[in-house]
Amino acid sequence: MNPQAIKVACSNCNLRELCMPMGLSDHDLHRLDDLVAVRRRIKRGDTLFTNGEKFTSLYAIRTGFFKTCLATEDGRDQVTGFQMAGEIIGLDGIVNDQHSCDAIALEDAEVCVMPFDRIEEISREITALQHHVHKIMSREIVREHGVMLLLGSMRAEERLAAFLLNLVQRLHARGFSQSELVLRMTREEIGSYLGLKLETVSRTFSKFVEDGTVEVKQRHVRILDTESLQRLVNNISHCH
Amino acid sequence: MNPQAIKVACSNCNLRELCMPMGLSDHDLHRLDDLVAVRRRIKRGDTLFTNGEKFTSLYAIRTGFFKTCLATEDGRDQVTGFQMAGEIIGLDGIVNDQHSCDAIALEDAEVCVMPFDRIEEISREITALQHHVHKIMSREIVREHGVMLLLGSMRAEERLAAFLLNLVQRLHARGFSQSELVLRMTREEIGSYLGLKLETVSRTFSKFVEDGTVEVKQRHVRILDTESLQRLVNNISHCH
DNA sequence: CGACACCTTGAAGAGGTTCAAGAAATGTGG
DNA sequence: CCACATTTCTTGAACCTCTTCAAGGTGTCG
Repeated sequence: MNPQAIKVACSNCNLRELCMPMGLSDHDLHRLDDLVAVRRRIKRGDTLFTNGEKFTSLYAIRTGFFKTCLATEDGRDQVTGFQMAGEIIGLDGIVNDQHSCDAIALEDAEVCVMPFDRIEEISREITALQHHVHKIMSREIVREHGVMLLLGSMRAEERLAAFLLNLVQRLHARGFSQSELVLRMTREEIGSYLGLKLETVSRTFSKFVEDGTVEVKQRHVRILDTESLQRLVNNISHCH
Repeated sequence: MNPQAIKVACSNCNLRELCMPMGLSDHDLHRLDDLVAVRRRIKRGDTLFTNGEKFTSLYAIRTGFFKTCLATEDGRDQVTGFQMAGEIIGLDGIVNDQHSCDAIALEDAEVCVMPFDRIEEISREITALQHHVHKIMSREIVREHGVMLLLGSMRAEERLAAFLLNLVQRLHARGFSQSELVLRMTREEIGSYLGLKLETVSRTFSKFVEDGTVEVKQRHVRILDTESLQRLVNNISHCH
């Protein structure tokens, strides 16, 4: 058992509204505290779980930032997502009782460990939790549909614009700026997620800077013209 | 209510092992019969559900073949999957209580309509069903990871090879040939799924034919050299 | 049998990749 | 706290894959 494990409660967690169902009675709320076995700290660069590892739990991210990636033996590598505080990670492991991707912390992080058999158990009692779990999985499916659209039909500029808007929107929902963000991942990781090479990501950033759409200083990005990015994503130029 | 609706039972359905949990008691098995409200027939070209439509049910495909696709207002279009008998469709609708893509029958089809509130209700009683639903959703998430890998890191030949192998494998699991298949979709639909233009799909088929890897007569495909396709997917040429 | 949808193939062009070199930032150990 | 190694990022030039545009062929269905 992890020595850094800490026993905690969801019922007074400030991220509750992000990862837990709303509108529960006090009784149900305290029942939810049994969901989280422990918390776990993960250092930057370390893995929360890896491909092939036995699946036991879902993880609610309390602090920090993760990437999930698929690395095949033949050298292909695909970042399948970036996850931040309040998001649930580990859903890939349910189907085969083992994880099918790696989850790597891009900065020091802390997660709530929720044993899946306990989730299923409490779900049978609290229908709001049951439905919430279903929604979380459905949301991930829909998110991935969006990524497929991006990878299947967008050009480099459109992909990066969609990526930036998505990131800043999620950060904004967590109380951060609507226009400024610090990237926690490298150009190469962005490229892997977007199906581009790191050079293309870099060049596209430079193009946005030339156009006056964003300011970029390394990983610090300030969006100057959100609408312009939105137009790219919405494919305005191609309209008839 | 659909006039073609038919009241039916899962307990003696020959597709049960594909869409239902295994190893249930007789009692539980008959409880599952309540899952399916009705069956519904969909003609080739018709939609099972469309983007924006209220979500009520999941659908188990009994016969026929579907595509799901995302069509945005700005003219982008992405096929997100092809579904065949025994597969479950409609999971995208759970998160927002409305569907976020279109499901279109590529041949005359019949589906079992399973109202989702009933699924949740029975899931609370039969833990095997509960777990099964979770697995189905997780499987879809993992499948989409694979598509992201394909779209993000494979070249045209590799994509088409992966596509053919996946199709033939799923058909084989349903008792069809390991080497022969009839495509139910157009080159354009294949292209949309694979992030390629229809001309590229056509050219890549022609290349496979030249190489003696497959025989193609319109939509009839015979795989002559499975290993060759497998090598493409496994990226053997790029190995160090 | 004719209209229509679907498929194939060629030639030219665009977008992204690859390879390479150098600059900037970051981390490490003394 | 500084020097050095390492990682990360940027930019240029040549190349390659896939796309676009175009034309003709094939198959299908009323």
